[in-house]
Amino acid sequence: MSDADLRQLTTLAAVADEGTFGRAAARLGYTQSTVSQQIAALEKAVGGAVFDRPGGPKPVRITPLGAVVLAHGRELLAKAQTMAAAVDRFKAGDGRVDIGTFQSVSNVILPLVVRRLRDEHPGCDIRLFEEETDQPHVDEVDLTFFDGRAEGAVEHLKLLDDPYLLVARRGTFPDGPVRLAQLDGAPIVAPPPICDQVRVEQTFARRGVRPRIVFRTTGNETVLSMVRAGLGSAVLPRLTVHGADLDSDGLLGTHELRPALPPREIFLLWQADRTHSPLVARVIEIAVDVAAAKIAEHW
Amino acid sequence: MSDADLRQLTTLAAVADEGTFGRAAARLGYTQSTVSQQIAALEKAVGGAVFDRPGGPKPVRITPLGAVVLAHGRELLAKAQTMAAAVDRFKAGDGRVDIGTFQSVSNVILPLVVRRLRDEHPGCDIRLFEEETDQPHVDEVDLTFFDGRAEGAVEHLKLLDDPYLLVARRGTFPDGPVRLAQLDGAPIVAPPPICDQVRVEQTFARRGVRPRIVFRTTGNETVLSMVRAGLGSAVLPRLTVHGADLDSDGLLGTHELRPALPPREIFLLWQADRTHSPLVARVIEIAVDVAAAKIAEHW
DNA sequence: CAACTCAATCGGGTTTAACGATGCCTATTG
DNA sequence: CAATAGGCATCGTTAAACCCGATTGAGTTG
Repeated sequence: MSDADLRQLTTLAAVADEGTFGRAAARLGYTQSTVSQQIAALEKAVGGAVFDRPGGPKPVRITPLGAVVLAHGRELLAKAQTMAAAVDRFKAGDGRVDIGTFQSVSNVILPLVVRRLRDEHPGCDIRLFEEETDQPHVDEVDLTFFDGRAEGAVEHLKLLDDPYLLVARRGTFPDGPVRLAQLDGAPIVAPPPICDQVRVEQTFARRGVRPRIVFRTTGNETVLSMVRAGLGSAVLPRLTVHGADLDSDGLLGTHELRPALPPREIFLLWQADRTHSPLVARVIEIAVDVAAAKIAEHW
Repeated sequence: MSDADLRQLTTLAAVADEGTFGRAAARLGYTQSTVSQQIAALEKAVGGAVFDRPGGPKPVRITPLGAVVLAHGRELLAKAQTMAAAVDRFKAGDGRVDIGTFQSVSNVILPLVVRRLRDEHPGCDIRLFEEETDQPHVDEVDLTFFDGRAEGAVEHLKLLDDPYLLVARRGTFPDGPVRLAQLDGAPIVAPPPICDQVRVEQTFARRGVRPRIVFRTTGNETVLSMVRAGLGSAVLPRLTVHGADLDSDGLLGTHELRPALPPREIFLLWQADRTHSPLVARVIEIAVDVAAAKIAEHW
């Protein structure tokens, strides 16, 4: 049997439902002769009659062969409709988006993004992958937040500059800006030397400032706890500080640095030449929007 | 989304498999430009790109939208193939045939028909519906064996004439033909007055012969048992007698009648204007063949 | 027999399908 | 940097398919 196309099967089903070629034509918006020709073509394709035409004003009746084709044809049409519905849902934004992230963003930016996305698309499926690495895994997710540029065929969209602040126990430094040189030899609690942290430490070194790193930990909260405990001070991006509950006991204070360190840059990355789903495109828009709002409110 | 046809989905799958439009074209027997146009048409139909074209000598990559279409499309294509296979099987004779029948035919004709049909089409499904009624239910089955003509839009195919014989205990009548008049007043065991039996009894009456019906039963074997037991004689079609184990004890003998009763006619019936499945068509051929063989061997 | 209801068919205009040739883009290579 | 090669898009053309409108033919009904 050569292939029958979906249009012919639609016509077949309409005729089976309506009983006559003419009524089927009316339902489908064709003329009777067109239906006649389509059924003829279908019969040629399957190699046998699908309807018996009794002649006269009697409705046609489906043949055994026609019944076989009709049964399968209806399934096929149903499946085609399912596909159309799936495509429409996809385009409407129902679907999945996988987002790579890291702590600061997870705490400050992402909650707002996710909130707005779920408000717009309640049916969508958002998966977050949080990893603190030097290289973003841009090929395993749709989008990745990252604090730096990446190698390879990756598109970069800069969301905001995240300036570094000095966090210290109140009293350690006088209020107001602190000169970089004052950190030379000072006890410092720091994140591990990955991502933008390496750049920070390189900047210190280049300026001849050599702080004493007394403790490293991945947990931002842990860093602050250690500062609060008096182990040392910390130089952290504002996003990181902002996300934490800094003033819970009034023990900690923040200072700007003079001269300021080059800020950490927060990017949104994705694989180049990739067509985004509408959902992913919307995530990008929202992220830009949220970042702009952050900048506008001077946090 | 407007509908995408199966040809486009086939092309989509081929491109997804092969990686480039050109190789997909080669596989499908198209040219590259045709594939390009088909994908373009598909993309117009679904309302978005299904492939990313990186440009240069790199293979295309499917988009998220394309992945949705492809996943459903493959199912659709598989289903279409299933349909094609079902149609082919149907045309090859795999399928079902429903046959109406009655005792004599069930015993003598049908076993041969069924045997040959199953030899030719081991996968086919044969369903038999045996009923002893005055009117054949020709609309509920594909074919019906029947001992007479039917009303309405029914096609008749005469298979054979089934002459009536007198069955009696040996000694009741002298060997050889028996005159009809000899049955006047004779004790007779008979089937119920349905189907051809009414015609038999009308013929007797028209000729002034009035046998004494001493027992009626639907079971042909029961009729013979009663005759064997000496309850009376019986006038039965040869098919009925032939199917039974007449000579198991040598007690029974058969006689021709003079003048002969008009024979019972065995027909194969089906609803007029109905297109037969190949299997049904074959059943008709085989039935004709078997009947002809019966006639030829003079049973 | 006339009227009616169907499906099939014919002729013609329009759209679609496929091809072949060509052009453009990108990555590779010398 | 130029040349090359591999990839897709586009254009013009031809053949086929599609759909329509009108007509014909078959079979039923009044």
